[in-house]
Amino acid sequence: MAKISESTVSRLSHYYRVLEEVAAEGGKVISSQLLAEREGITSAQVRKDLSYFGSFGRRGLGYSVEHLREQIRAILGLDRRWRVAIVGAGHIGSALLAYRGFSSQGFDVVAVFDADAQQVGRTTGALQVRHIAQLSAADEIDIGVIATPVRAAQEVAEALVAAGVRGILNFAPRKLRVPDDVWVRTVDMTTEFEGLSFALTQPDGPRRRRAAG
Amino acid sequence: MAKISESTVSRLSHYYRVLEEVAAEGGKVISSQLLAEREGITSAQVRKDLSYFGSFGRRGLGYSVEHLREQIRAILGLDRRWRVAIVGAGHIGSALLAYRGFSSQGFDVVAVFDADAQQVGRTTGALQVRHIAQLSAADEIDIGVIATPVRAAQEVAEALVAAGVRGILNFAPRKLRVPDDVWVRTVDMTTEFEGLSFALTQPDGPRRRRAAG
DNA sequence: TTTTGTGAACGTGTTCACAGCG
DNA sequence: CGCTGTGAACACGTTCACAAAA
Repeated sequence: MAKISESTVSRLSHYYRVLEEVAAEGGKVISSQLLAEREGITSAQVRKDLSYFGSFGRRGLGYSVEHLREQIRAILGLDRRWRVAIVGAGHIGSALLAYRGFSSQGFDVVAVFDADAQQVGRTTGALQVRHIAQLSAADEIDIGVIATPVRAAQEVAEALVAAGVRGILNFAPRKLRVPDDVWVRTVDMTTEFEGLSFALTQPDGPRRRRAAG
Repeated sequence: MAKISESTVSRLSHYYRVLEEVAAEGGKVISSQLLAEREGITSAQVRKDLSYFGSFGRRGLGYSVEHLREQIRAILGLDRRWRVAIVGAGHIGSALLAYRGFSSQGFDVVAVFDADAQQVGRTTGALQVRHIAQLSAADEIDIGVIATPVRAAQEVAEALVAAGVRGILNFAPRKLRVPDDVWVRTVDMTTEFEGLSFALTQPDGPRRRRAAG
């Protein structure tokens, strides 16, 4: 298959969510135009994104909501369950653990680790915090979440990789060095705040349609 | 000034962090090459990013760590303080509130709001949770953080805009409709997880350097 | 000689515009 | 006729490669 861009994958995820909503509202078919409007993009973008994976629509009619949803579900790999481990039992880790939305989408948090001995043994939700040194391939983790202080992030990434984890969601504001066969996505809130700071600092104000009269 | 891409701004934020680290390590000068290596990008990218804003280096020598740091600080608008309000006193809101890293970078959380009457009045950190209806222009909020359930997100965005907020950091997995002079950055963890799911689902595995022998 | 700053070349993602089908 | 699917055109971000400067 041709290389798929990260932005296409992100948009598929958005389409999937829109389709869930439309399905819940009872919609049976949807056009690329309508799907695009919900996301604030162009209909050509929607059709192009989908075209990388097949022809899911009917000309003159649009897409079956249910069928397209199933297709995207399969494309995104959501037709299976993923074993997730959270490393770092602090605030972000706890927030993720408490959020039940993930499990409904196929992401099961099956373990929580921490490097701090004081955290180990504590019970959070249905899980007991284990020491990071106990993480092993036997845990069969698919995706590791790094929710530790930044100074521990690289070390934790290496422990995850050693345990066979091939996907990492990183909340630490630091570039992680991992082997080429491991995927990392970073959620960097500091950078997001600074991006807003930059935008708000620009003299003219952001995206202002026309100069003030 | 020419339009600056979002990726350039993100990288500036990363450079800034690297410069802080290098400064803490006692480094006085740094080349674009070294800066690039820390971020896993090319030195040309570093120089190009900086060139949009001026000439901060010395040919043959590199950049003064201290000087470049100050410049980027000014570019990103971090030479002032930003008043931040968090809406949603749940897990993510609390996590952000507890994270002290933001205030050190100029982001002061000055108010916490919630729509749930049961939350109102509770004390979190040094702040008392107020009802979202109490949010007004008098709060002088620069940046609003939406950490509510997805169904409340659009309504909260409108309340923030009505109160004069021009920057929003959105943790709800939903496209927000806001006026053109309001900036929104969305942190969408569901999409990040699904991006990993997609990558791990690809038959050949991600970014594998060479086929297995 | 080293390293910056930058126009030009390149590559990738988005949009256009229309042929293809229902 | 309506809407999809897609090659071609376009826009934009990245990389190259080198002149300029210390």
